[in-house]
Amino acid sequence: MAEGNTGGESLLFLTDEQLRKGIEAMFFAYRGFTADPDRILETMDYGRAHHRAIHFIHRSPGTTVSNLLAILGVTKQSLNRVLRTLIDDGLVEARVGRSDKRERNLHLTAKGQELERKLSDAQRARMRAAYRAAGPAAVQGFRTVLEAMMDPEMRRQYQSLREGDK
Amino acid sequence: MAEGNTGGESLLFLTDEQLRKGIEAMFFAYRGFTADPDRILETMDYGRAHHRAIHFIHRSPGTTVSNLLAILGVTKQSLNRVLRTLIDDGLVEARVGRSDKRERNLHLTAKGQELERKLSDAQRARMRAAYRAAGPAAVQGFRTVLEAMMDPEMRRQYQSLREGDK
DNA sequence: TTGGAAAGTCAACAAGGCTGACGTAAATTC
DNA sequence: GAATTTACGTCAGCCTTGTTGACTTTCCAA
Repeated sequence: MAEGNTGGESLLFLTDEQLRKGIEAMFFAYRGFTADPDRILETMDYGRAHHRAIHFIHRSPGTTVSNLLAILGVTKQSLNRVLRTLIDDGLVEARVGRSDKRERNLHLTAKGQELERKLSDAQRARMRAAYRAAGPAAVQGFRTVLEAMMDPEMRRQYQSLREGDK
Repeated sequence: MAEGNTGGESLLFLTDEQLRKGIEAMFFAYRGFTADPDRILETMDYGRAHHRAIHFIHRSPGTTVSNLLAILGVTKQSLNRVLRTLIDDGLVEARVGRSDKRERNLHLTAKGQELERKLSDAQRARMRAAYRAAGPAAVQGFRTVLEAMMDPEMRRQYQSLREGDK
Protein backbone atom coordinates (compact mmCIF):
# COMPACT_ATOMS: atom_id res chain seq x y z
CA MET A 1 0.00 0.00 0.00
CA ALA A 2 3.02 2.18 0.10
CA GLU A 3 3.32 3.02 -3.49
CA GLY A 4 0.87 4.27 -5.83
CA ASN A 5 -0.68 3.22 -8.93
CA THR A 6 -4.03 3.54 -10.10
CA GLY A 7 -6.68 1.17 -10.94
CA GLY A 8 -4.74 -1.55 -9.33
CA GLU A 9 -4.24 -0.20 -5.90
CA SER A 10 -7.75 -0.61 -4.62
CA LEU A 11 -7.53 -4.31 -5.23
CA LEU A 12 -4.56 -4.46 -2.94
CA PHE A 13 -6.82 -3.56 -0.06
CA LEU A 14 -9.23 -6.34 -0.55
CA THR A 15 -7.40 -9.16 1.12
CA ASP A 16 -9.35 -11.09 3.72
CA GLU A 17 -6.86 -9.78 6.22
CA GLN A 18 -7.68 -6.17 5.50
CA LEU A 19 -11.37 -6.87 5.51
CA ARG A 20 -11.26 -8.70 8.80
CA LYS A 21 -9.41 -5.85 10.38
CA GLY A 22 -12.13 -3.53 9.20
CA ILE A 23 -14.75 -5.81 10.70
CA GLU A 24 -13.09 -5.86 14.07
CA ALA A 25 -12.51 -2.13 13.96
CA MET A 26 -16.26 -1.67 13.54
CA PHE A 27 -16.97 -3.97 16.44
CA PHE A 28 -14.63 -2.32 18.90
CA ALA A 29 -15.33 1.22 17.75
CA TYR A 30 -19.07 0.80 18.06
CA ARG A 31 -18.60 -0.19 21.67
CA GLY A 32 -16.66 2.98 22.29
CA PHE A 33 -19.21 4.96 20.38
CA THR A 34 -22.07 3.90 22.66
CA ALA A 35 -20.12 3.67 25.90
CA ASP A 36 -20.49 7.25 27.12
CA PRO A 37 -24.24 7.65 26.58
CA ASP A 38 -24.75 4.16 28.00
CA ARG A 39 -23.06 5.19 31.21
CA ILE A 40 -25.34 8.20 31.56
CA LEU A 41 -28.47 6.29 30.66
CA GLU A 42 -27.93 3.48 33.09
CA THR A 43 -28.01 5.87 36.04
CA MET A 44 -31.53 6.77 34.97
CA ASP A 45 -34.07 4.16 34.03
CA TYR A 46 -33.30 4.39 30.34
CA GLY A 47 -31.43 2.38 27.76
CA ARG A 48 -30.10 2.70 24.27
CA ALA A 49 -33.58 2.45 22.81
CA HIS A 50 -34.59 5.62 24.62
CA HIS A 51 -31.47 7.36 23.40
CA ARG A 52 -32.26 6.52 19.80
CA ALA A 53 -35.81 7.80 20.10
CA ILE A 54 -34.67 11.01 21.76
CA HIS A 55 -31.97 11.55 19.18
CA PHE A 56 -34.26 11.31 16.18
CA ILE A 57 -37.08 13.29 17.74
CA HIS A 58 -34.55 16.02 18.44
CA ARG A 59 -33.26 15.68 14.93
CA SER A 60 -36.66 15.95 13.29
CA PRO A 61 -39.02 17.72 15.65
CA GLY A 62 -42.67 17.05 14.89
CA THR A 63 -41.90 13.69 13.30
CA THR A 64 -44.62 11.07 13.44
CA VAL A 65 -44.59 7.66 15.04
CA SER A 66 -44.56 6.00 11.61
CA ASN A 67 -41.54 8.01 10.57
CA LEU A 68 -39.72 7.02 13.68
CA LEU A 69 -40.60 3.38 13.10
CA ALA A 70 -39.07 3.53 9.63
CA ILE A 71 -35.89 5.19 10.83
CA LEU A 72 -35.35 2.98 13.84
CA GLY A 73 -36.39 -0.22 12.14
CA VAL A 74 -38.28 -1.68 15.06
CA THR A 75 -41.88 -2.72 15.59
CA LYS A 76 -44.64 -0.44 16.70
CA GLN A 77 -45.01 -2.29 19.98
CA SER A 78 -41.34 -2.04 20.76
CA LEU A 79 -41.15 1.66 20.02
CA ASN A 80 -44.37 2.32 21.85
CA ARG A 81 -43.03 0.89 25.06
CA VAL A 82 -40.09 3.24 24.94
CA LEU A 83 -42.13 6.23 23.81
CA ARG A 84 -44.67 5.57 26.54
CA THR A 85 -42.11 5.96 29.30
CA LEU A 86 -40.61 9.05 27.70
CA ILE A 87 -44.02 10.69 27.45
CA ASP A 88 -45.02 9.68 30.97
CA ASP A 89 -41.76 11.02 32.31
CA GLY A 90 -42.34 14.31 30.56
CA LEU A 91 -39.41 14.16 28.15
CA VAL A 92 -41.46 13.85 25.00
CA GLU A 93 -44.72 15.45 24.00
CA ALA A 94 -47.07 13.82 21.48
CA ARG A 95 -49.33 16.40 19.87
CA VAL A 96 -52.28 15.38 17.77
CA GLY A 97 -51.59 16.17 14.14
CA ARG A 98 -53.04 19.37 12.72
CA SER A 99 -53.85 18.28 9.21
CA ASP A 100 -54.19 14.58 9.99
CA LYS A 101 -55.51 14.00 13.45
CA ARG A 102 -54.57 10.35 13.42
CA GLU A 103 -50.92 11.28 13.54
CA ARG A 104 -48.93 12.20 16.62
CA ASN A 105 -46.28 14.84 16.18
CA LEU A 106 -43.43 14.18 18.55
CA HIS A 107 -41.45 16.89 20.28
CA LEU A 108 -38.92 17.02 23.08
CA THR A 109 -39.95 18.99 26.15
CA ALA A 110 -37.46 21.24 27.93
CA LYS A 111 -36.60 18.29 30.12
CA GLY A 112 -36.17 16.11 27.04
CA GLN A 113 -33.92 18.68 25.41
CA GLU A 114 -31.82 18.71 28.52
CA LEU A 115 -31.22 14.97 28.47
CA GLU A 116 -30.59 15.05 24.74
CA ARG A 117 -27.91 17.66 25.34
CA LYS A 118 -26.25 15.59 27.99
CA LEU A 119 -26.19 12.48 25.85
CA SER A 120 -25.06 14.08 22.65
CA ASP A 121 -22.45 16.17 24.41
CA ALA A 122 -20.90 12.99 25.67
CA GLN A 123 -21.06 11.30 22.31
CA ARG A 124 -19.81 14.32 20.43
CA ALA A 125 -16.90 14.69 22.81
CA ARG A 126 -15.66 11.26 21.86
CA MET A 127 -16.32 11.85 18.19
CA ARG A 128 -14.49 15.16 18.40
CA ALA A 129 -11.48 13.55 20.03
CA ALA A 130 -11.39 10.84 17.40
CA TYR A 131 -11.67 13.37 14.59
CA ARG A 132 -8.93 15.48 16.07
CA ALA A 133 -6.64 12.53 16.47
CA ALA A 134 -7.30 11.26 12.98
CA GLY A 135 -7.31 14.51 11.04
CA PRO A 136 -9.57 15.98 8.36
CA ALA A 137 -8.63 13.65 5.53
CA ALA A 138 -9.32 10.60 7.66
CA VAL A 139 -12.69 12.00 8.66
CA GLN A 140 -13.66 12.35 5.05
CA GLY A 141 -12.74 8.73 4.38
CA PHE A 142 -14.47 7.56 7.51
CA ARG A 143 -17.78 9.03 6.43
CA THR A 144 -17.41 7.82 2.87
CA VAL A 145 -16.87 4.21 3.88
CA LEU A 146 -19.66 4.25 6.44
CA GLU A 147 -22.08 5.60 3.90
CA ALA A 148 -21.10 2.91 1.44
CA MET A 149 -21.70 0.30 4.10
CA MET A 150 -25.33 1.21 4.73
CA ASP A 151 -28.27 -0.58 3.20
CA PRO A 152 -29.68 1.51 0.37
CA GLU A 153 -32.80 2.22 2.37
CA MET A 154 -30.85 3.34 5.40
CA ARG A 155 -28.65 5.44 3.18
CA ARG A 156 -31.71 7.25 1.94
CA GLN A 157 -32.79 7.92 5.49
CA TYR A 158 -29.34 9.16 6.34
CA GLN A 159 -29.08 11.41 3.34
CA SER A 160 -32.56 12.80 3.68
CA LEU A 161 -31.75 13.72 7.21
CA ARG A 162 -28.62 15.46 6.01
CA GLU A 163 -30.41 17.61 3.51
CA GLY A 164 -33.23 18.03 5.93
CA ASP A 165 -31.39 20.26 8.24
CA LYS A 166 -28.35 21.66 6.67
CA MET B 1 -17.55 27.99 17.13
CA ALA B 2 -17.55 28.81 13.50
CA GLU B 3 -14.10 30.10 13.02
CA GLY B 4 -11.39 30.55 15.21
CA ASN B 5 -8.79 28.44 15.70
CA THR B 6 -5.62 27.56 16.85
CA GLY B 7 -4.61 24.22 15.74
CA GLY B 8 -5.78 25.03 12.29
CA GLU B 9 -7.65 23.06 9.78
CA SER B 10 -8.86 20.24 11.95
CA LEU B 11 -10.91 22.62 14.04
CA LEU B 12 -12.96 23.52 11.04
CA PHE B 13 -14.40 20.06 11.08
CA LEU B 14 -15.55 20.13 14.61
CA THR B 15 -18.90 21.81 14.28
CA ASP B 16 -21.78 20.09 16.01
CA GLU B 17 -23.23 19.55 12.56
CA GLN B 18 -20.26 17.55 11.38
CA LEU B 19 -20.14 15.59 14.58
CA ARG B 20 -23.82 14.72 14.46
CA LYS B 21 -23.48 13.50 10.93
CA GLY B 22 -20.68 11.27 12.06
CA ILE B 23 -22.84 9.93 14.87
CA GLU B 24 -25.69 9.08 12.56
CA ALA B 25 -23.33 7.56 10.03
CA MET B 26 -22.13 5.18 12.74
CA PHE B 27 -25.69 4.29 13.67
CA PHE B 28 -26.88 3.50 10.17
CA ALA B 29 -23.66 1.87 9.05
CA TYR B 30 -23.56 -0.48 12.01
CA ARG B 31 -26.99 -1.70 11.09
CA GLY B 32 -25.77 -2.49 7.60
CA PHE B 33 -22.64 -4.04 9.00
CA THR B 34 -24.58 -6.61 11.03
CA ALA B 35 -27.51 -7.11 8.66
CA ASP B 36 -26.10 -9.92 6.51
CA PRO B 37 -24.86 -12.20 9.28
CA ASP B 38 -28.05 -11.50 11.22
CA ARG B 39 -30.10 -12.79 8.34
CA ILE B 40 -28.10 -16.00 8.23
CA LEU B 41 -28.15 -16.47 11.98
CA GLU B 42 -31.86 -16.08 12.38
CA THR B 43 -32.54 -19.03 10.14
CA MET B 44 -30.62 -21.12 12.65
CA ASP B 45 -31.16 -20.82 16.35
CA TYR B 46 -28.36 -18.35 16.84
CA GLY B 47 -27.95 -14.65 17.41
CA ARG B 48 -25.29 -12.00 17.30
CA ALA B 49 -23.76 -13.23 20.53
CA HIS B 50 -23.01 -16.57 18.91
CA HIS B 51 -21.48 -14.82 15.94
CA ARG B 52 -19.15 -12.83 18.12
CA ALA B 53 -18.00 -15.89 20.01
CA ILE B 54 -17.41 -17.81 16.80
CA HIS B 55 -15.53 -14.93 15.25
CA PHE B 56 -13.06 -14.53 18.06
CA ILE B 57 -12.53 -18.24 18.59
CA HIS B 58 -11.74 -18.49 14.90
CA ARG B 59 -9.48 -15.50 15.21
CA SER B 60 -7.51 -16.86 18.14
CA PRO B 61 -7.83 -20.64 18.20
CA GLY B 62 -7.12 -22.13 21.59
CA THR B 63 -8.13 -18.98 23.41
CA THR B 64 -9.47 -19.36 26.92
CA VAL B 65 -12.86 -18.44 28.29
CA SER B 66 -11.29 -15.61 30.30
CA ASN B 67 -9.68 -14.19 27.20
CA LEU B 68 -12.97 -14.27 25.41
CA LEU B 69 -14.68 -12.56 28.33
CA ALA B 70 -12.19 -9.71 28.18
CA ILE B 71 -12.61 -9.26 24.45
CA LEU B 72 -16.37 -9.49 24.37
CA GLY B 73 -16.94 -7.48 27.50
CA VAL B 74 -19.80 -9.54 28.88
CA THR B 75 -20.25 -11.57 32.02
CA LYS B 76 -19.10 -15.12 32.40
CA GLN B 77 -22.67 -16.32 32.79
CA SER B 78 -23.80 -14.63 29.64
CA LEU B 79 -20.95 -15.98 27.59
CA ASN B 80 -21.34 -19.39 29.11
CA ARG B 81 -24.91 -19.73 27.94
CA VAL B 82 -23.87 -18.97 24.39
CA LEU B 83 -20.79 -21.16 24.55
CA ARG B 84 -22.88 -23.99 26.00
CA THR B 85 -25.16 -24.12 22.97
CA LEU B 86 -22.24 -23.91 20.56
CA ILE B 87 -20.47 -26.77 22.30
CA ASP B 88 -23.64 -28.86 22.55
CA ASP B 89 -24.33 -28.29 18.87
CA GLY B 90 -20.84 -29.39 17.99
CA LEU B 91 -19.55 -26.10 16.62
CA VAL B 92 -17.03 -25.44 19.34
CA GLU B 93 -14.76 -27.74 21.21
CA ALA B 94 -13.52 -26.92 24.70
CA ARG B 95 -10.33 -28.80 25.46
CA VAL B 96 -8.96 -28.94 28.97
CA GLY B 97 -5.80 -26.88 29.16
CA ARG B 98 -2.50 -28.70 28.96
CA SER B 99 -0.42 -26.65 31.32
CA ASP B 100 -3.31 -25.34 33.36
CA LYS B 101 -6.09 -27.83 33.52
CA ARG B 102 -8.55 -25.27 34.84
CA GLU B 103 -8.53 -23.51 31.56
CA ARG B 104 -10.56 -24.51 28.56
CA ASN B 105 -8.95 -23.99 25.20
CA LEU B 106 -11.59 -23.18 22.66
CA HIS B 107 -11.51 -24.35 19.06
CA LEU B 108 -13.95 -24.43 16.20
CA THR B 109 -14.90 -27.86 14.91
CA ALA B 110 -15.21 -28.48 11.17
CA LYS B 111 -18.88 -27.63 11.50
CA GLY B 112 -17.99 -24.45 13.38
CA GLN B 113 -15.47 -23.48 10.71
CA GLU B 114 -18.16 -23.92 8.13
CA LEU B 115 -20.57 -21.53 9.83
CA GLU B 116 -17.77 -19.07 10.48
CA ARG B 117 -17.01 -19.08 6.78
CA LYS B 118 -20.57 -18.44 5.85
CA LEU B 119 -20.93 -15.56 8.26
CA SER B 120 -17.67 -13.87 7.51
CA ASP B 121 -18.09 -14.31 3.79
CA ALA B 122 -21.32 -12.36 4.02
CA GLN B 123 -19.81 -9.67 6.19
CA ARG B 124 -16.66 -9.38 4.12
CA ALA B 125 -18.68 -9.07 0.94
CA ARG B 126 -20.33 -5.95 2.26
CA MET B 127 -17.08 -4.57 3.59
CA ARG B 128 -15.41 -5.25 0.28
CA ALA B 129 -18.15 -3.45 -1.63
CA ALA B 130 -17.89 -0.46 0.68
CA TYR B 131 -14.11 -0.38 0.38
CA ARG B 132 -14.32 -0.58 -3.41
CA ALA B 133 -16.87 2.19 -3.57
CA ALA B 134 -14.93 4.43 -1.22
CA GLY B 135 -11.40 3.85 -2.44
CA PRO B 136 -8.09 3.19 -0.67
CA ALA B 137 -7.58 6.62 0.81
CA ALA B 138 -11.01 6.57 2.38
CA VAL B 139 -10.36 3.13 3.82
CA GLN B 140 -7.25 4.40 5.49
CA GLY B 141 -9.19 7.25 7.07
CA PHE B 142 -12.01 4.97 8.05
CA ARG B 143 -9.73 2.71 10.05
CA THR B 144 -7.86 5.60 11.59
CA VAL B 145 -11.01 7.25 12.93
CA LEU B 146 -12.46 3.99 14.21
CA GLU B 147 -9.30 3.20 16.06
CA ALA B 148 -9.30 6.63 17.65
CA MET B 149 -12.88 6.10 18.74
CA MET B 150 -12.19 2.97 20.78
CA ASP B 151 -11.70 2.91 24.51
CA PRO B 152 -8.00 2.52 25.27
CA GLU B 153 -8.58 -0.96 26.60
CA MET B 154 -10.50 -2.03 23.52
CA ARG B 155 -7.82 -0.48 21.35
CA ARG B 156 -5.25 -2.66 23.04
CA GLN B 157 -7.35 -5.73 22.36
CA TYR B 158 -7.75 -4.67 18.77
CA GLN B 159 -4.09 -3.98 18.24
CA SER B 160 -2.92 -7.11 19.98
CA LEU B 161 -5.16 -9.10 17.70
CA ARG B 162 -3.63 -7.31 14.75
CA GLU B 163 -0.08 -8.15 15.71
CA GLY B 164 -1.20 -11.55 16.79
CA ASP B 165 -1.77 -12.77 13.31
CA LYS B 166 0.09 -10.25 11.31
C1' DT C 1 -1.97 -27.20 53.38
C1' DT C 2 -4.46 -23.66 52.47
C1' DG C 3 -5.95 -19.49 49.97
C1' DG C 4 -7.46 -17.87 45.85
C1' DA C 5 -7.99 -17.91 40.82
C1' DA C 6 -10.38 -20.11 36.91
C1' DA C 7 -14.22 -22.21 35.32
C1' DG C 8 -18.78 -23.79 35.49
C1' DT C 9 -23.65 -23.95 37.20
C1' DC C 10 -28.24 -22.60 39.06
C1' DA C 11 -31.65 -19.16 39.82
C1' DA C 12 -33.81 -14.97 39.07
C1' DC C 13 -34.45 -10.78 36.73
C1' DA C 14 -34.59 -6.80 33.12
C1' DA C 15 -34.24 -4.54 28.65
C1' DG C 16 -35.67 -4.60 24.39
C1' DG C 17 -36.43 -7.07 20.41
C1' DC C 18 -40.46 -10.01 18.18
C1' DT C 19 -45.52 -11.82 16.63
C1' DG C 20 -50.44 -11.84 16.83
C1' DA C 21 -54.77 -9.96 17.89
C1' DC C 22 -57.75 -6.37 18.81
C1' DG C 23 -59.67 -1.53 19.34
C1' DT C 24 -60.45 3.18 17.96
C1' DA C 25 -60.47 7.34 15.59
C1' DA C 26 -59.71 9.65 11.38
C1' DA C 27 -59.17 9.76 6.56
C1' DT C 28 -60.11 7.98 2.14
C1' DT C 29 -62.49 5.51 -1.31
C1' DC C 30 -66.35 3.64 -3.46
C1' DG D 1 -73.22 7.43 3.51
C1' DA D 2 -70.98 3.00 4.00
C1' DA D 3 -66.94 0.43 3.70
C1' DT D 4 -62.16 0.27 3.83
C1' DT D 5 -57.67 1.76 4.96
C1' DT D 6 -54.42 4.14 7.84
C1' DA D 7 -52.16 5.64 12.20
C1' DC D 8 -51.74 4.69 16.55
C1' DG D 9 -52.24 2.29 21.02
C1' DT D 10 -52.39 -1.75 23.78
C1' DC D 11 -52.74 -6.53 25.75
C1' DA D 12 -50.51 -10.93 26.00
C1' DG D 13 -46.78 -13.77 25.39
C1' DC D 14 -42.33 -15.16 23.65
C1' DC D 15 -37.04 -14.93 22.82
C1' DT D 16 -32.23 -13.37 23.18
C1' DT D 17 -28.86 -11.51 25.66
C1' DG D 18 -27.44 -8.86 29.09
C1' DT D 19 -27.27 -8.48 34.48
C1' DT D 20 -26.35 -10.01 39.85
C1' DG D 21 -25.72 -13.30 43.48
C1' DA D 22 -24.55 -17.62 45.42
C1' DC D 23 -22.28 -21.85 45.24
C1' DT D 24 -19.11 -25.79 43.70
C1' DT D 25 -15.14 -27.93 41.71
C1' DT D 26 -10.61 -27.92 40.24
C1' DC D 27 -6.06 -27.02 40.89
C1' DC D 28 -1.99 -23.72 41.04
C1' DA D 29 1.12 -21.49 44.03
C1' DA D 30 2.68 -19.54 48.23
